[in-house]
Amino acid sequence: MEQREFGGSNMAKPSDNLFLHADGDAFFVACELTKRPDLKGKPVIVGVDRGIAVAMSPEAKRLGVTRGMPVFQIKKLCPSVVILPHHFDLYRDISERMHEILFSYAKRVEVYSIDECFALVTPPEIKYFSTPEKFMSELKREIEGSLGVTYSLGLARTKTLAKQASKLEKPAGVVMLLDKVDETRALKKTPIEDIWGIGRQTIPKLARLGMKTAYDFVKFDPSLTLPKGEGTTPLPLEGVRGRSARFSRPLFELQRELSGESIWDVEDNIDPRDQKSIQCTETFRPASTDPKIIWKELAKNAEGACEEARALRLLSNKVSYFVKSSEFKYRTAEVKLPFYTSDPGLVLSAIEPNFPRLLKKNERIRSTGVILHNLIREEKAPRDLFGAQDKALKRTRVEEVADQIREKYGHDTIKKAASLKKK
DNA sequence: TCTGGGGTCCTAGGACCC
DNA sequence: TCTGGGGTCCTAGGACCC
Repeated sequence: MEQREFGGSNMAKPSDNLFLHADGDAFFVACELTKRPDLKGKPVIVGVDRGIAVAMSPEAKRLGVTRGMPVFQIKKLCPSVVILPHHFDLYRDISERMHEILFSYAKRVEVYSIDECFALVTPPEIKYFSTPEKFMSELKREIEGSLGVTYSLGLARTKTLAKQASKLEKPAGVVMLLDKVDETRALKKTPIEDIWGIGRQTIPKLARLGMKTAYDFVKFDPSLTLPKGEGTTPLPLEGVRGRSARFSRPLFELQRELSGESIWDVEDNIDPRDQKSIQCTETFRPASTDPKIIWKELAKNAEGACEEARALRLLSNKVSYFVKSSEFKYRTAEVKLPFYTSDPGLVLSAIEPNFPRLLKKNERIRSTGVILHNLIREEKAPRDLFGAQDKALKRTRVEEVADQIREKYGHDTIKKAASLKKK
């Protein structure tokens, strides 16, 4: 039935590396169900009351629940749905056991998120199981047998194709794209909005150019929008009235990845100390117009972000912060420090002078956040002539001691004054 | 009474320098 | 009257991801 239009030369050769993608099915819910088998087959979501659904069982999905849907709305939509609070430690634990399993099948594994991994699968690794089919079925069997949750697996010639493959037969599917025919069939089955890296803003633009599926996207001639070898030069596009459009670099690379040309590698060796920013944000209820309450929340954010930074022994010299109104409008500001620190007191005193500018009279604020940027490792902090850096470092030491006390005697023993009493 | 929290990368445009 | 081009660094904001 299937016409092999491209012939054998387009097959993945046994000498080629392949990319594996593993995607946990309704991961948070699946983890919860390992503790609550009685809820299997029922519509279940994970999410806090008055919050949003962060994960849902297939049964809940079938009833129309989507990711990010507010819980109050879900209750209205299907009163029978079971709402479970989250247990991140449990998810992390199962996730780590998954990594261990993967590491026993492949040397290079990228932990992409708590419920997703990539791996580079080399010919010898495949050969050990004789064929890709055996490799995958053995892996699947081991995951499900020892974790009690299911993953959807994809195997293909590029990272992006593997990612798309794992999506095709969710849940618990195994999809291998080993030649052009498989790839083409998969691309034709994938609507443009399901492509990894194409989001809200880009979908309508591509649709206007006549693209409906990933196949259309791959076949779209980039020379219509790009001079050779250039990913960024804008050129006018037909159909986009009076404006120039373009393929950005990621879009350009995405197209090549989907066409079977491997560009993106498995990124293993990531070190949490290479993190570029740390943020801490929280929604509070009820929303408030009171600057004191809002400041108190911001202070908590600063403490949270700084605590995380200290845990990683990282310092920052650029801090941004924001308030978010009940209309979901953000107001942000940023301050550059003359030294590197992870001390919430120093961070807060830098924020304080400009903080009132973020507030508008009678505007209700529902959440605040603090983000530390320009992170460097503590041991690399530059020393400056006037000792500002040394002073900042000393304060950090004090905070570290406080962290140890918190760890020993509980989190609430020590808190910054600002977040306790209203300023 | 309505909608979380934590990240990354890219690009445009301005400042500054030669 | 008209007057260059290139490089680098930084920032703001957009877009995307889980």
